Formats: sequence, C-alpha cells, structure tokens
Amino acid sequence: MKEQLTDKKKAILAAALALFTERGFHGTPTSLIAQDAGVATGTLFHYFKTKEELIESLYLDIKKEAGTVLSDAGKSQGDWREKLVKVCTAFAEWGLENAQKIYFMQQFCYSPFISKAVHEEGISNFLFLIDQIALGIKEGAIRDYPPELILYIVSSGLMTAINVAKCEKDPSGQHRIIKSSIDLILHGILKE
Amino acid sequence: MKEQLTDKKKAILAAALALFTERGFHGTPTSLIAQDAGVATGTLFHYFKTKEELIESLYLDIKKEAGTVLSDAGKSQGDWREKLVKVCTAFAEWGLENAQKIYFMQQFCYSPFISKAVHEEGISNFLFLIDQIALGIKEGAIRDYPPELILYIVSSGLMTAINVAKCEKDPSGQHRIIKSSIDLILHGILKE
Amino acid sequence: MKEQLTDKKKAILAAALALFTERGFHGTPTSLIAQDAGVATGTLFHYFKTKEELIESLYLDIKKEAGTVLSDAGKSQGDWREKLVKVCTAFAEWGLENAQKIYFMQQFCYSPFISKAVHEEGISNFLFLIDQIALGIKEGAIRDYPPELILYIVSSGLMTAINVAKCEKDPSGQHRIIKSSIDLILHGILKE
Amino acid sequence: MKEQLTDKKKAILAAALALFTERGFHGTPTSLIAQDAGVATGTLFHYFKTKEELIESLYLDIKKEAGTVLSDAGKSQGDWREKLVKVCTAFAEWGLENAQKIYFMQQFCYSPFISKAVHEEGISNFLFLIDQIALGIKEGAIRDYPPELILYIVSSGLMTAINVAKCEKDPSGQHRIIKSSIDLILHGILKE
DNA sequence: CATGAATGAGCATTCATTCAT
DNA sequence: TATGAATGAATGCTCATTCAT
Repeated sequence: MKEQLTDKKKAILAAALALFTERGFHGTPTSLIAQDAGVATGTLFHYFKTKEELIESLYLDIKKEAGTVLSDAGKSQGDWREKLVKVCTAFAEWGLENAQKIYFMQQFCYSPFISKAVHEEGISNFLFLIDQIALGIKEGAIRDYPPELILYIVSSGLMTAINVAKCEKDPSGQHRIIKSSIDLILHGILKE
Repeated sequence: MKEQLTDKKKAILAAALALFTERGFHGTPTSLIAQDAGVATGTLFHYFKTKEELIESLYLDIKKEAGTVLSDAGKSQGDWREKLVKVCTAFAEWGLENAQKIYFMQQFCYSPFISKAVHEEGISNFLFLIDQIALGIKEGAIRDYPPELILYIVSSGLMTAINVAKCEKDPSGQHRIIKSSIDLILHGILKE
Repeated sequence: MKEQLTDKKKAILAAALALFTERGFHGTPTSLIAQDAGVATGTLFHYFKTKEELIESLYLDIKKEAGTVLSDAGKSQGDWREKLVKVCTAFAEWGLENAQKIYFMQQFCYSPFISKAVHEEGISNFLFLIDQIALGIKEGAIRDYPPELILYIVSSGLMTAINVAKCEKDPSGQHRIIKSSIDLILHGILKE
Repeated sequence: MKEQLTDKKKAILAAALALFTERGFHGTPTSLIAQDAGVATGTLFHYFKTKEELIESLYLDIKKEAGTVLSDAGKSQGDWREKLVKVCTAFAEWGLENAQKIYFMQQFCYSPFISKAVHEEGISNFLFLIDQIALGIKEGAIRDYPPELILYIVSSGLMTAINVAKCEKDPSGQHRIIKSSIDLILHGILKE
C-alpha cells in the first residue's frame, strides 16, 4: 500500500533523471516525465510541488548517493595514497556506472535557476572530505594548500576523467583512463 | 553605416552574454536580449537566424578569445615549467577578468541543446595545446599520459580554480588561489 | 454518531462561507474548504455531490435564515410605517452582524454559474413580503407601484446601506447610517 | 495602420464583454476571447498583460462611459427634480441599451479578485455627483443625509430598476418600470 | 536594414472529482 | 462513513519566430 506510493515517486524520479539527461531541464516537459513514469500529470505535482522541486529533489538524492559511495570508500585501511586512490576510484567507478547521474549533476551545477541553499545542502555530503584532507596535510602526506581548494580541484579532475572515460567504448579502456587520471591528480596533491 | 550594424551586433552579443550569465539560456527571452541591446526583436533575428545560433556564435567568439590568450602566452620563452605556468596563469587571469565568459562557457558546456559540431569547433582553438603537451611528453618534461586527457584535466582544474578564486573578494587573495592551483595542477603533470 | 456527521457538514459549510467570502467561489478550491473544515476532500463530496451543490446549499441556508429574520420582524404590531421600519431594521441589523452572509449573497447573486431554479427557490423566502406590500398599497399606505418592483428596490437599498455602514468602524456610526438609509428608502415608498 | 491595431484591441474588449457577461470571468478562457475576437491568444496578451488587466481595463472603460452619460445629462437645465430625473433617466436608458455593460459591472463589483485601487479609480467618474447632491442639500431641495449615502442608494436603486426592467419584453413596459422606479427613488431623497 | 505587432504551439500548474481501502 | 492518493482535462501565459511596413 505504502509501497505503491513510494513506487510512483520512484518512477517519477527515474523517468525525470533519464529525460533530463537526454533533453535537459527545459527540454523536458513535466507531462513527458509523468507519461514515462506511467502516472498522471497531477500525480507528479502531488509528489513535487513544482518542477523545480523535482529537480532539486533529484539532485539531493544523487548527491547523497555519491556521498555514501565516498564515505564508504573512505573507511578503507592503508596509507594516505592507498586511501585516496580507493576513494577516487570508488567515485569514478560509480560515476562510470551512473553516467546519467554524473551528467545530471553537471547540468545542475551550472544551472542558474537553482538556489544557493540547495547547492550548499548538496555539498554538505562532501564536507567530511575536507576534514580528511586537512588531516592529510597535518600528517605531512598531502601538500599544504587550502583543503577546500584541493577538494574542488580533485573533484573536477575526477568528473573530467569520467567524462573522458565515457567516450571509450570498452570497459578496459575506460578503467585505464580512470587509473591514469587518478594517478595524475593524486600526484599533484601528494608530497614526494 | 557599416559601423552601426556592427555596433548593433556587438550590442546584442554583449546583452546576451550578460543575460545568459545571470539568467541562463532558457531564462532569457530573445525579446529581453533585444531590449537590453537597444534594438527591436526583429533586428536580433536579422543578425542571428535563431536563438541557438546566437548562443553558438557567442560561444565560438569566447572560445576564440580564450584560444588567443593561450596561444599568445604559449609563445613565451623558458623551460617547460615556466612555459606552462605562463599559459595557465594567462588563462586564469583572463578568466578572472572575464567571469561572465567563463560562466557562460560552463553553462554551455553541459547544455544538451548544443550540437556536437559546435563543441568540436570550439575545441579546435585549443588543439595546438595537445601538440605542445605531446611534445613535452616526448621531451621527457611531462608525464606520459594521453595528451588529450592531460589537457582536459588541466582545463577543468583551471576552471575550478577560477570559480574558487572568484569567491574571494580581494584581488591578492584571488591571485594566491590561482597560483596555488596552478602549482598543484602542474605538479600533477610535470615529471619530478 | 449522527451528530458527528452533522458537525462535519456544518464545519464544511462554515469553512466554505468564510473562504468564499474572502476569496470568491473560483478562488476557493474544494480541497482548501475541506482542509479548513478539518475533513478529507472525499468527505466534502460525500455531503455535497459537487462544489456547485455546496454553494447552492449555502445560499439556500442563508436565504432561509434571512427570510426567518424578516418574517419574525413582520409579526410585530403597529401601523405600516412602524412595521416597515421594524422589518427593514431587523434585516439590516442581521446583515451587519452577518457580513459574510451578505457578501456571499451578493457574490452569488451576480454569478452566472448559478441556475435560475436556485435563484427562484431562494427568493421564495421573501414572497410573503410581496403580499404584504400589495396589502399596504390596497390600504393606501404604500404608493401604488408594482409590489415586486418595490421589494427589489427596497432590498437593494438595504443591501447598499449595509455595505456603506460596514465601512464605519464604530457601531453607533453604523446604526446611524442604517437608520438614515431606512428613513430615506421608506420615504420613497410610503405615501406622504 | 494604427487603426488596425486599435481594432484588434477593440475586438478583444468587445469579445471579452460579451463572453464575461454570458459565462462569467472564470467561465471564460482567454483562448475563447481571442478566438471570438479573431486574434491569436498571444495577441490578447500583447494588449493586456494578464486576464485580470483585461477585466480591469474593460471595467474602467465602462465606468468612464457611464460617467460621461451622467455628466452630459447633468448639464441640463431646470429645477432639482427635473435635473435629477434627467440624470437618472439617462443612466437607466443607457443601462437598458447596454445591458451587458451593466451586468458586467455588477459581476465585477462583487468579485473579490479585483483590487481596491481599481474600484476607486472606477468610482472617480462619479464623484462629481456627490458635489451636486451636497449642493442640492444646501439649497434645501434634497433631504439632509450624507451625500455619499444618497449616491449609493440611488445608484443601487437604478441598477435594480434596470435589472427588473430588462425582464420585460416590450420597450414600453421597460420604460414604465424605469419611470416608476425613478419616481420612487427620487421621492425618497427629495424634500416634499 | 530596422521595426515591433502578430502568431500559436507549448508548458507548468490547478482542481473538481473518483474510488480503493 | 471517512479518507486522501490519483486522475487528466482545462487554462493562463510565454516566447521564438515571422513579416508587412
């Protein structure tokens, strides 16, 4: 009973993700989302007050998922390099397998019709990484730059790596690119 | 007389850049662009067949400008590191001073309503950098990864650096961030 | 149990009256009425088959109440003038104390989405006044015009008086206006 | 050239008046107004920013027309009674011939979705009557009550008279009712 | 070249009403 | 009875584009 309702919401979010990725926010009418999700237009607006709220909701969900991937990977053992490689690899692999989500986030990121508040809420899932980086600096493993700057540069590097990797057809080629990129990126921030 | 026409075209492009940056492509009606540019709506469509063509034209202009900045900086003397620092610094400084153009390019980059062809044409301004990077690898100065991958990662890193720097109010803080970022990025790609 | 149902119906009617008065028929969604009444939307439609039926029901209730006020006042003793003053005063005072009901009736009156039948049913509560007026004419107290015309003009005069009086803040000012108006109106219809 | 544009605006206003009268504000889609006026929907919104603005514009036009009718009639010669009869008759006759406009004003008057400002602007066309009434009181012709109250009661009486008269089929019947009503109303406000 | 009135397809959103529980 | 999720037709309004002047 309650499951069915959740199912509709899920269906709407799934359809929205697919369509936004293919056609962009403005190229995707809410009516089409509803249709693809197999619900009435009214139903979409029952779960999300506006189209914008749907987009934000989707964004927050994805950010949370990405945050979980990272924090799980961050629990691994090993020295700083090993740990960072694990975290970066986990994120990149997730990104490769969830190409739509990555693409959605990029679209969203530079969309001027999203409020600052939502951006900040989305970033909150990654704040723990800043602490980690700060720790790495203190321990002398990571080069001494503002942790936030490091986080952003690493993130954008990974995103770019995922984009480039996606252009490869075979998975081995993709992984090679990811590996190279992580090597390159980490070489930039790690001492020695 | 020919001057006046060019002036109108320029006015349209300038108004469009400002508005797209503030409000996004879809949040900016062509009528508003025309109004801000001080011309009639019909005039806009006289110079640009469609809204999309206007956006693409703007994009190509900006890419060309950025390309010029880079290629000018690339002509400088010095070893690889010095050269790369110059090129990166030139781009970042240009980006800081042309925040709207950077923002426009980012929006544009992930907009699904832009054709591949235009993206490729835009990138053409940067292809000489790939050759340079390949040369640097051959000469043993740059670490051996696919030159294109290096280019993209460096670019995204710089873009991110510009974004972060723009959050700072005082220029000295901005330049410090840019310097740190370039140091960080180049440390990743340069051997030792 | 039967009490509870009646309570819900009453709650719906009360909420509807308040909302229609503030926001108009079309500005008031049934869902909002239900919410304000503390019931589910489905419940509203259990008691009233359609929104229109709810409006008509409300109208008829109010007309009946107004009719009762008038007929009670009409039972008073005295000559024609005294009697008419009593009836008019009773109506006006009721209107002042039931501003929402007056306002609702005025809205309703000119709403083209109400059927003639309902209008006529509503008027039925006032038909006895026509007979009274006819009697007054026959007895030579009231000037000789079509009784229905007299009724309508007196009614609209009173409604207007109530509207004007409602603009006054203090009750004494309101009563003065009512008194003046009734004097004015009755002077028009009474002989000498 | 300029005539044609004006014609479209006129056509929209005319179509709107007819439709609003028949079907009410909310029962009349803007698309239907445009269709009946023989223009595109976009054209309607070219001339009137919103549906509400169209309605208000129509209201103000009608009020102005009514004001002109009254002020023209007010310029006639004669004693107070003759003058008042002329003014009232002129208004009532205009109302009979412009039944839709009267009906529209009544709808509008009690519509809660109209701003106070517009109501006041509409009333401004009638303010000169208040001065006239005040003068009549000072000269001892009109009974001593607040001039505004007198104006409102007379107005509503005339409106009612028009409504009643409209129910008659033959014009002579209509005029008889108007005449009776004016007699009745003026008897109320004139001394002796 | 320049204008801006006119177009009409397209879209987000609302809301009366139904019905399975 | 009571609920409220689900429905989908209906509507106000936008905006890229055209074209007569």
